[in-house]
Amino acid sequence: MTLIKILKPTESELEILQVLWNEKNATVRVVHEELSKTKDSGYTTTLKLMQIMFEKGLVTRNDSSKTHIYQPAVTREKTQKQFLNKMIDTLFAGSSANLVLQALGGHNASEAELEKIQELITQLKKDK
Amino acid sequence: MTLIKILKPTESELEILQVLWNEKNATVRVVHEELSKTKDSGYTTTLKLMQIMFEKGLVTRNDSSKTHIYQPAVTREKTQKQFLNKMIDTLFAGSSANLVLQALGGHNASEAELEKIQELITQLKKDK
DNA sequence: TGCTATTTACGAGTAAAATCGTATTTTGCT
DNA sequence: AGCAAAATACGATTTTACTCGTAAATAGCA
Repeated sequence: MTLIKILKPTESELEILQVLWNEKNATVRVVHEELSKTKDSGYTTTLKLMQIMFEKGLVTRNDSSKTHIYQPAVTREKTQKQFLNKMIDTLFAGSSANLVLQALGGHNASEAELEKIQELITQLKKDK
Repeated sequence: MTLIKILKPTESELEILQVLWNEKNATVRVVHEELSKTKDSGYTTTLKLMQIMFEKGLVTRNDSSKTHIYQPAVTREKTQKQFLNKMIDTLFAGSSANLVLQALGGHNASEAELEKIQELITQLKKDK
């Protein structure tokens, strides 16, 4: 019997995944350059983190050439959902609507986006 | 000049705050009983955590009697906003609408709640 | 081929979070 | 008052996340 551990990426791991999701795949170098724009930690730190993520199964990598090319092993959507659920649970008393209200209350979100949300809600109400 | 450090509660601290927000105030005992429903760590662990939270300023406490009574020192709303912003930033490419769509997509949310959200959106669109 | 750049591997250290054991203090009850 | 139960204080350990230095392997180029 295989035990599947549910992986919850850490803060730093999320930052790395963010880059991988955007680029589809990337070397440590590329990821590190990207991260360097907003934080300053060494190259080997990024490397080490990505190696750990590989061991955990958060990323896969192609090492046919010496310079490994990494790819995300978890989808953006699944990860988003995972964190949303956790957050709704521990911070919004289990109510997703609570979260939505709070999120929309805090400005930003264009007219077009609001429109899209309204359409979704109309659809959801129909399904009831 | 006073430096105000922005406190980001940890996972465990959030669980404790959750109880305090609901009960308005509570003893370590009460908090621990509540947490025990979903996790199993010792009483002194909860105690220690709440002491640390007190030192950090995340909670206040009344120790006129020996059995301290704790209260949250940060509001639910502020904390929600704090985590939402962080999450939108690192996981939803800065778009709150993205988050909302994902949150609503994952079922639950009653008809009444959907109604409330739609009203809010209508209001937001008017303000543009 | 041989030198330099880059890359990976790996061990180790630091810091923060979480856990618990034990001792001390206080409370409540008989 | 005296004892048992409950609460706090406090130190120590464990775990996890993050960080980096150094060594070994590889690649690219003169």
